Amino acid sequence: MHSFTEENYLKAIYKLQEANGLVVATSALAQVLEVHAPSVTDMLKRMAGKKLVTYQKSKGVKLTEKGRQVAVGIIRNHRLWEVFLVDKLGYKWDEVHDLAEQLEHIHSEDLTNKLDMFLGFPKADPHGDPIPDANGVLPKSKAVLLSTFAEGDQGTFTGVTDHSATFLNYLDKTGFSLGDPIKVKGIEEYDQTYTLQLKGKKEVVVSFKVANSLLLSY
Amino acid sequence: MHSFTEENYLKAIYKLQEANGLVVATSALAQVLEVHAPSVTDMLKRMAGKKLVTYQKSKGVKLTEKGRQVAVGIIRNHRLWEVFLVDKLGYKWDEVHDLAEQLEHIHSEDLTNKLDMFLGFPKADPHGDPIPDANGVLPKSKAVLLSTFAEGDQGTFTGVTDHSATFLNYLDKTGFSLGDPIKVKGIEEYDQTYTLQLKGKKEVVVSFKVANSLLLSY
DNA sequence: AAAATAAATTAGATTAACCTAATTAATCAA
DNA sequence: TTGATTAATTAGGTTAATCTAATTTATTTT
Ligand SMILES: [Mn+2]
Ligand SMILES: [Mn+2]
Ligand SMILES: [Mn+2]
Ligand SMILES: [Mn+2]
Repeated sequence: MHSFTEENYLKAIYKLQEANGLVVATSALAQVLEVHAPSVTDMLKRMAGKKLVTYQKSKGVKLTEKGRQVAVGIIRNHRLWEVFLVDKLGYKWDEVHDLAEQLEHIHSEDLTNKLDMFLGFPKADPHGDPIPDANGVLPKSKAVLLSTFAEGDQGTFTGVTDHSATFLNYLDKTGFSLGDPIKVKGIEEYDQTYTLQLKGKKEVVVSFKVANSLLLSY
Repeated sequence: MHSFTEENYLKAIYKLQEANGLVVATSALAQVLEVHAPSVTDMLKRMAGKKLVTYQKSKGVKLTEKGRQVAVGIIRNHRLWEVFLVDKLGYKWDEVHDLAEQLEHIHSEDLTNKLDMFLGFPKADPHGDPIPDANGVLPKSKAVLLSTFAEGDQGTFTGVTDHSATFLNYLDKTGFSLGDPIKVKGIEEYDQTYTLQLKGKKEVVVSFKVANSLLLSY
């Protein structure tokens, strides 16, 4: 079908398209894929030939509908495998990403759907990211950054924007757990430090950087 | 670490070494890997450079100890994933091989061992093939072909030598099931047709070809 | 042992995915 | 609006893994 490399390009384009604008720059792809720019140009030409992307010289790329389908399929695989690793094999949420990067490329729609069923049709992965359904529909999250909250506001911790193992470990250690309630007790004017009340009345103080990486839902 | 291609060569060499003699011929590899002979020669040279095999021009290949370790590791992965697919996801034994061919290349010893635990440390895969342990030790089966049995002999059905989906389907349809007892009621002199008593007294007649693909243990 | 056949290797190409160095195109600042 | 800076492409290579055609080596058969 498609090579792992192509699939990784598609996933990267998809994520950059979501995060930033509609077209994705060669340099942005080179950075996230950890290759040099000419390799990207080269690959984009091949992928345009396969109608996975529309590529305009020096203008950037966009996914075609076909390309988007493949990208979302891989994200679905990735997130379902992460659930499997955490729920069934006992991995921690900071350990599963690299394994899922491999597992996401196993080609079988049927396997994906059977895995989905086995896991009880989860709505989100261990990091709170939504899992696309079998038709490639990805529910749009309405979670918002904790850094947009004011004193007294509260919500439920439902996701992160920083997926690094170090950040996830910090959260574990500090007492954050997905699904728990969080209330803003105070925000320091000087440096935007947040004082939070976690589940069980536990109070913690976190930096703006942390508040800016936590997603809360009402 | 190693490419999928290298891993498939190692697995193929291992299996041919087990089945036939000590050294494996270029042509045999070309056949099972479905590539042409010069590709094999080429690859063997590269693999010899990596000390995965010992290769003597025009003489054949053998695995090094390092190569054997890798090969057995992949077979371990393959068989554990097959158990997962059948026991956990509800696949039938004739459906899992191709998926396992992909999954076996996921590289993580830790994942393999966690999967092993999750599955309850199975001794054999859905086709009765033994699963190597974490140290690469593969228990030598003492099962024997049904075709070596005489009238009146009996045993337990514990494996197959033909892993094709068509054969496995035939077994399902005819009433064979791994672990069941089988007794030889008669053998026709003329064409070596076997009359067997299966579990629940059910009698079936099978060809020599079938009797020669079933493994029984006492 | 020579001839015939089969198996394996060498020679020379191809393709995907990458690279560096050089060049061109686009964007920003004076 | 020119000039500088940054981004992107072209040109020319490399490596792994494959191929076909030609040649060499090994095994049989006479
Ligand atoms: Mn992930
Ligand atoms: Mn995730
Ligand atoms: Mn198999
Ligand atoms: Mn099997």
